[in-house]
Amino acid sequence: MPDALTTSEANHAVLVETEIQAVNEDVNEVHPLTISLCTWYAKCRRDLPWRKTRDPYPIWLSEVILQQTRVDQGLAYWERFLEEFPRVEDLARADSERVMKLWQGLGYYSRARNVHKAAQAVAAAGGRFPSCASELCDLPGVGPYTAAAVASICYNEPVAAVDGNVIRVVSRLLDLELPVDRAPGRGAIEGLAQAMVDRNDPGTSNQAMMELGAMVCSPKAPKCSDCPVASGCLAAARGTALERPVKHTRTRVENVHFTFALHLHPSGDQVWMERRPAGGIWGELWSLPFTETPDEPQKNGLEAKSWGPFKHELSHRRITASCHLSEQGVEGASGRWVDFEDVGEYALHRLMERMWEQIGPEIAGKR
DNA sequence: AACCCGGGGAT
DNA sequence: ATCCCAGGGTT
Repeated sequence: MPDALTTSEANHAVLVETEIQAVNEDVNEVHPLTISLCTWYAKCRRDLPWRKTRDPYPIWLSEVILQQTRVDQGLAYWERFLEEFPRVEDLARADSERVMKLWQGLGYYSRARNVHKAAQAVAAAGGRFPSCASELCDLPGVGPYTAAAVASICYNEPVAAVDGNVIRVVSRLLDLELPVDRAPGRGAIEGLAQAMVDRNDPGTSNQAMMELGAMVCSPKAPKCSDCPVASGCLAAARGTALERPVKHTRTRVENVHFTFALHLHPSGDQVWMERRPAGGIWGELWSLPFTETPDEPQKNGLEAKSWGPFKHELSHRRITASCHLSEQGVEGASGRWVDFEDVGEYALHRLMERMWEQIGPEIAGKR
């Protein structure tokens, strides 16, 4: 560290000082960085449909859909859900299979099950959502982030909504060297995030932080020259933005092989499908039955037909799949015979969709 | 605290 | 090829 602070570092010290005073003395004081941030947000924010309402139902639905999911991918799902279920009561009494089908392709399918359960809880309470963040947290699938987002946007509750974007923004503002996925680092992030909440309009300042992370303070190519809070950013001053946030956990990818079995009904126009158990991979989605094998299974040469390999990448697994026509009997209460032309009506995982795209026409054409 | 859960786009 | 996303639940 140089003896003299750079201008940006001096600025930063002043801003942190201001933040402490704001908390201790005047709850109506707005953090200077927040003022710059919200001015930028008012001008540059994306025109997203869930920003046109403060009704907790569509807001909550958007927040859950957008967990670990990009706007471009989630937007169409949000629209389809609201078109089919305009009110939370409509979602509550929907058929579970239909909810899963609407969620198909979005991933993290426990979100769909929890969305359904939470809607039923809200409907049972007269259609009113819990009215503060701590009570929102009691809903299935609603954690600290989603509760804070809904409470700040819908109820003006001054609580920071700290998601991946905010973690990145704040870790750069502070040039935080502590890992953000450990308690001390996380605490430092929460501290500044909470201090930057505009108590007069917490929903706006929260969304401005997230918008900044999404549009300017991006992971790989941050646009510091366009950033409204660059003057208060230590990482920008030191040129360490690309090194933030520091993370302790490393995602390790495991190679696995899934062997799928294609059982054909003697009638010649049905296939055996199974519903995946909740909790595991692709929980409650429909699939051809499969087993996980450590390596590529050796072909025995006796099989009538096989397909693949299909490659499927998940965040933590690299799946190589093959599908084999099976002559063995089927077992298990979780399955049923499905007409070839009805397979597409079921909620399928992505790999199943892609396999069926190849297998379906081939076996249907052989009849 | 560690681990699990999908999918896809940006780089 | 790598990273990581508008996280939450379970153990």
